[in-house]
Amino acid sequence: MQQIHRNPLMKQFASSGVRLTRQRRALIETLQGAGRHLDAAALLELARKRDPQINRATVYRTLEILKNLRLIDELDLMHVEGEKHYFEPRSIRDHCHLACFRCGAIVEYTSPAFQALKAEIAAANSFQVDVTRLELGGVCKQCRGTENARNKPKAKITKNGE
Amino acid sequence: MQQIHRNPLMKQFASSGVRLTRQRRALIETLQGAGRHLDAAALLELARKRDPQINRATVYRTLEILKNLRLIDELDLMHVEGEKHYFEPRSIRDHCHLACFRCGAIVEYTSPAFQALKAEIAAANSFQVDVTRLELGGVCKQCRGTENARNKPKAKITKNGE
DNA sequence: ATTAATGCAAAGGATTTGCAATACC
DNA sequence: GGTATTGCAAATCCTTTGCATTAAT
Repeated sequence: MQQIHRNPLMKQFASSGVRLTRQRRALIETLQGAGRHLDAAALLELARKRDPQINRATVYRTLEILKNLRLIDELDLMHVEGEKHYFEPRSIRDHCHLACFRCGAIVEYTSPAFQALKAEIAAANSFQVDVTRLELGGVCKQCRGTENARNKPKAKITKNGE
Repeated sequence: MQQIHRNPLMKQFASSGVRLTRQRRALIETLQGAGRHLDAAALLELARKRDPQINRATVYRTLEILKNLRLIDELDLMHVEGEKHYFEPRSIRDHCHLACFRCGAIVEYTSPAFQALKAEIAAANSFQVDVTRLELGGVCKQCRGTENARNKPKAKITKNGE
């Protein structure tokens, strides 16, 4: 009953030597399939739909492992929703996160100039860059356009902001 | 007994309409003079040397005001020292922070390419950028050069890393 | 069978809050 | 004098930990 790992996260995790438990599987699948940024509590809640038995402590312990394996990135998203941390599977190209202080939307953006800047920084400081985080806070396109959007409820999260 | 504000932070704070209390004065002077990144606890401790009466709640409330006035920036420094937040007075040019996971050193770096990237991001997304945070985690020059530096004590903070 | 991983419940650390007392303008 | 700000202590939120139990290899 060996499961096939189509899932890159799972595959890398499995080959790293740590045990692939039922709970870890559910957590990884959840992270991979979420399509949005999850904090520990949201990850727990979603993962419980796959495996109702998962405990909060396991979530934190698994996130720690995934971070150390460099399989996920940790974000703060400019704290638009409080002090919690968010997580997303690593992608090949780093992208930055634009967080709207008005409506809470998160927009992602990738640019070759960002990759170039990273290289410049690394070279100029003889620094080995392992993790990068570029976050910008401000006002998104929609909120700039719509004056009466000023008092919209927060907490709306989207991946493209359009 | 009106005090002259040579201090840019203080001046802007005073002209913003909020009351310039004894405690806020001490906190602002401390932030301005620290020469390193302070978290709330460190700021409280240092500020108490100027005014022993300051309370922790006042620290957090004052930091909140300074953030909203855009007079200070909040940093996480890749959590090399735990989950607390650090603060620094705003400078004209944004700079990025390089955090060494091995020794905990923080190196600052400014680049015209960073300013250009910010402009590109803002334009490409029609996003009004108010706050920027670029943090990179990895291994600093010293730690890369010195193999036996691997197990040095953490917590060394420096502004130039040289 | 061995050893790592889990669940639980309690502890920990950082930050926030309500409210009466105080100090600024 | 009127109102914003403070101090205090308790509360809250997020995260971590110790230890007995359970499950992966």
